[in-house]
Amino acid sequence: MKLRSLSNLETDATARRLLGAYLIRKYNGVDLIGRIVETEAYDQTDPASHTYRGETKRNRAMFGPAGHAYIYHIYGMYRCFNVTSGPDGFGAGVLIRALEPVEGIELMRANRPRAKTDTALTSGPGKLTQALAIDMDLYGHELSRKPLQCVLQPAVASRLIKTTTRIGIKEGADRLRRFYIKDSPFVSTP
DNA sequence: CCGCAGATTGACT
DNA sequence: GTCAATCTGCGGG
Repeated sequence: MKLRSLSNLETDATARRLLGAYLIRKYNGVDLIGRIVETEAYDQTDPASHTYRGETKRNRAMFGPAGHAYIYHIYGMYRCFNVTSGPDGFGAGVLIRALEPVEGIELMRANRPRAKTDTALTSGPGKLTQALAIDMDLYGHELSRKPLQCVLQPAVASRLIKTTTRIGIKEGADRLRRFYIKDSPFVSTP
């Protein structure tokens, strides 16, 4: 299944579909690979979304086609990474909240010197962008190519997916748009 | 284990 | 000027 096909799915379905996918970051000649274990859905119908009040310079990637990188600065020092979703013109994206480290762990540790354990390497949206060195220069990048690729895997069974409210928002806080793989030790919070 | 203060800056109102 | 889809270190239990 190709990443572009995400444009046919609703945002929640995309967020579920991205669970289990591999994120592959080529950095300094090394493949940093993580398996997506936690996601959140955001789209223009949702007051919690950056796209709720229309297109701006910051959010324009989410109004483009599916399968691109939407990256933004948060709290002055972190970045969050999203996979854009939905058809062209519809502002939607899926926040990648946590990964299971698969390959390149040594370099991830070097990228995240403050992480005390390997579970702290990628168990949060700001953590994983540090570990994989995802910066603003990748804004809008098409995720079917290097140096940052998202490779879908067979869909994770629904009974293995836990659905909850999202983290760190005020508006739309009651909506069940956070998804994670049950029993994964690498999620940000169970 | 838990709770909380502080860090730090781009983008929007 | 305000505030944010966060993380870390520190103090207490």
